[in-house]
Amino acid sequence: MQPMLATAGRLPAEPGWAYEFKWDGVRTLVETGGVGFTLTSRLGNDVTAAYPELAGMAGVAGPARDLLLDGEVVSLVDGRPSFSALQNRMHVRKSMEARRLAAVAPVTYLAFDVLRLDGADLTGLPFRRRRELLEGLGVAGAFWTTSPLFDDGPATAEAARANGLEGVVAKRLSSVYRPGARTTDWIKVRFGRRQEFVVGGWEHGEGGRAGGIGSLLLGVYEGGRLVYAGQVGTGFTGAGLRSMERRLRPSVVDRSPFAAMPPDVRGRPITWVRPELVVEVEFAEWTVEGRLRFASFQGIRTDKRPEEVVRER
DNA sequence: CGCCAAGAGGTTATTGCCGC
DNA sequence: GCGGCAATAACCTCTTGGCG
Repeated sequence: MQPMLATAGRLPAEPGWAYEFKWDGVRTLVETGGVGFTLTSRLGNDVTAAYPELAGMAGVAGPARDLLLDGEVVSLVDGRPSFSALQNRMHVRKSMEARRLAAVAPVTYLAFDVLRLDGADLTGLPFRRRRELLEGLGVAGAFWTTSPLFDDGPATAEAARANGLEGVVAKRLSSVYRPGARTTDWIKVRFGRRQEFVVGGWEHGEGGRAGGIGSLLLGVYEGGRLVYAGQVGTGFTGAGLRSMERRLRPSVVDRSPFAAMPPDVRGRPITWVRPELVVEVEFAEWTVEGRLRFASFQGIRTDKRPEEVVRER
């Protein structure tokens, strides 16, 4: 079964919704009972081998009880989910290596829905009822727990922000579970970070973007040098991308304006420009390499000089 | 060791269908 | 015929693992 997906949006104002923290991890279904114990990724791949510390969930609601849970695998660092830390775990399939990593940096499973119980398909029940059944199971152990649910949206968002979480998910209490569907019964509200960056060039596009811009190369100033900060290739409209190219064309130069470029910037051709254009970009977080994760173009800033653009926080 | 594919996440654009 | 919704396709970033 494929998990139900949320659409991005704003916090609902009307009654009839409940709110959860948005966990920055990987969506995972847990199946126990007659079929044994299986962890399945969003796209239906078996990821049981990656997280041996979760095998203890096999008896979570009683020995060999038939159960299908929906939830998120997260890697907690200082009590906060860290996607970077999880990336060291989620591709490992060799059992020795997985066990070694599980001992050093265990993951946590946060259950937020129950889809099957003792052979009965629960997806047709309203979320309110499924949540009652989930809470009745008492999912709580060394490496697993039940994701808390709240009824005050703004307060949940405030608490999430205060604890450095990435957002909130609102769920309509009357909604049924629709496997694989992206529905407006679940709405995710992300606290994107945003700041300005200087455009230092662009990578050439492919496919539908052939001959034009694929993504913009971004930088910030540190000690008078333009330091590479990653790329942004989404958030544009088609027309916006073409007007961006017209705007950058007059600034094209032969040499990179960046003080240094990481060696692994992909092999696609790059056109460099003088660092004159400032753009606003929304993103999830800085990676350990000091680059942007999930960057999305928001607009051109004409009210800020390039030299003023520095890395914020 | 370098390159490429896969898989996690995201986005916009396009197309097809339904109801009015 | 048109607008809205849903599904699909095609882009993007970043990391790991496998292969030659």
